[in-house]
Amino acid sequence: MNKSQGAMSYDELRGAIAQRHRALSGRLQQIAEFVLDHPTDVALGTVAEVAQRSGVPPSAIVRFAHALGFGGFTEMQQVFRTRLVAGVAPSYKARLARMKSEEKSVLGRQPAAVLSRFVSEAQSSLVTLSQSVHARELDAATAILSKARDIYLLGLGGSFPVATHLAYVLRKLGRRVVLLDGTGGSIHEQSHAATVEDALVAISFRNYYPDTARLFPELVARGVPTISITDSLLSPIVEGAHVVFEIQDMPEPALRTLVAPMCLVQAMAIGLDLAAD
Amino acid sequence: MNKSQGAMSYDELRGAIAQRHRALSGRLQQIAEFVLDHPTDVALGTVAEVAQRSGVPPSAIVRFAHALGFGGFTEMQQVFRTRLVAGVAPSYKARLARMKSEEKSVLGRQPAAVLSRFVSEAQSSLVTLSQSVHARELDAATAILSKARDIYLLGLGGSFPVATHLAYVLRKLGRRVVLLDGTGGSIHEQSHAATVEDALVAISFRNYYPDTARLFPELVARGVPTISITDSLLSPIVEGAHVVFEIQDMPEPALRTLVAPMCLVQAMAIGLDLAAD
DNA sequence: GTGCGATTAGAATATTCATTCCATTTGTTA
DNA sequence: TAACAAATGGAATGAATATTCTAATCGCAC
Repeated sequence: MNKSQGAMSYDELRGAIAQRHRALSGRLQQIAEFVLDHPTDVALGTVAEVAQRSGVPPSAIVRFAHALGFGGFTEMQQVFRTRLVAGVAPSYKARLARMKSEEKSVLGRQPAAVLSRFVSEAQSSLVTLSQSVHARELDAATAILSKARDIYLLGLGGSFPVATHLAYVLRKLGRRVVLLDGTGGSIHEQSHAATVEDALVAISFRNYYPDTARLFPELVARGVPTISITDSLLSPIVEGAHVVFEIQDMPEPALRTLVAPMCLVQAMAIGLDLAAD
Repeated sequence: MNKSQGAMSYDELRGAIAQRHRALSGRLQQIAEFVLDHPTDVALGTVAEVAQRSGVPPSAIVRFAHALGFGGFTEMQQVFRTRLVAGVAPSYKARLARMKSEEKSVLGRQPAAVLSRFVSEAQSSLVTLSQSVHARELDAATAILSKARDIYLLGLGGSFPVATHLAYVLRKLGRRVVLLDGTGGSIHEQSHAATVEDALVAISFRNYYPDTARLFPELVARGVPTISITDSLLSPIVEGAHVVFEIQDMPEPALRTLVAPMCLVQAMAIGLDLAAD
């Protein structure tokens, strides 16, 4: 055991759990993970409830509390409850003061200000996304993907993260994916097997990556059904595409967060999976 | 009595109490006032405790709950607890909205509904991000990066899009970046040149990619200054990290949108660039 | 003042709960 | 493989808790 746990803050407890995690035994580690992930459940639940949700016997929960130096579950629970109380308890005065100081620090400290700017920018880009994407286009896109044998993904440069994310999700869902990334040779070779039986998802934003602009028309000419995600109807991947998602107001390359296209491809993939049943 | 009180919000309950206050009897009015003034006590206390603090016998508390249409004190207490939960979970509202839309399962399967679900989930994850990331950590992270000669990026599996995005932005800003992707050989070889003069940004979420968990400790042991972005203090890339960004409530791999980490790395990179001037 | 219904307080009760204990299993060392 | 220590699961236990019941009190009309 260890020193008295009389007045411990929630954050201190988190630190203590993380520190001790390795030294704990299997069951206790499992509980540690659950407890850090579901602090609200611990704060409000009974031993039996927490035990059931974390998949361990009740006695293990009590042993876990003991291992952390508490007299029992109830004692440990008190710490988790302070977290809930702290969320609402600060009187209006204190909350106002906190916000004001946060505002000040945001103005003063550069990195935090940058983060809040990107967050609010991302927020508005999400709003724009849900307004500008229509059900008809999404339905058409999932129809194309559901008929495809292999799904080819073309997204280079700044759009590459979107392509890799879509590749990851589609593969998790059991789809056959070819990610055109140009490693070990030319992209042309990687895409050579694409036919009318397959499908292509192309992603490109200003300034449109040259290889993307070059390869896209070739695949379209070969009759590959195509879905484009881009920021302008004048982009090089619009002409010939069967479905076009236009995401407006993408900032310049270094400043764009990719939040909107990431969300879109995710919805496409999951929507495809759900529609398949 | 009155209608069923199945799912009542805290605000609705407050309204109901205020409305009925005049019709209640002396003792019950006294309890009503206490309860509105000390909602936290009611949420976390026992009948005996609430009774003592409000200066009434325990049975009066139960009668009060009955008078409001609840089956008993415990039932009424649930409503007061939702208030505490709402205080710490910014995603609470969004989650409720999502559940509501999920109820209509047929509609929930349509691609458009899927998109709006992901959008609202992304929104709440952004709120959580801006609340959980503190200026201190961001400052520490940019300090590490600004001193680094080369910046090594480690993010595999589902986190790879985040790593590639960070790589892209950092390179646009003129930083020297090594993206550890394992192409053409082992990741160990790619990371072999990392020294104490460099820096490492590691990104990993459940289930933690094995190669990441294996490589991370090696780089830490070699003294490379390290920034970790993960979803739990128990993840394998926390121990030894100089700065840890914990992004909670990441859904299961196929459903996570990566919106929060994408925003975070973007802010880190741009913040670094701005601070350098 | 008297009688009557509503209200109340406190004891009794039945339930739920945290905790402890012990038999069994698991992992480890010789 | 055998023996030992650590850890685990589940039942038993005793405390704490919400709820109910009943006798007493209060307020009020007549």
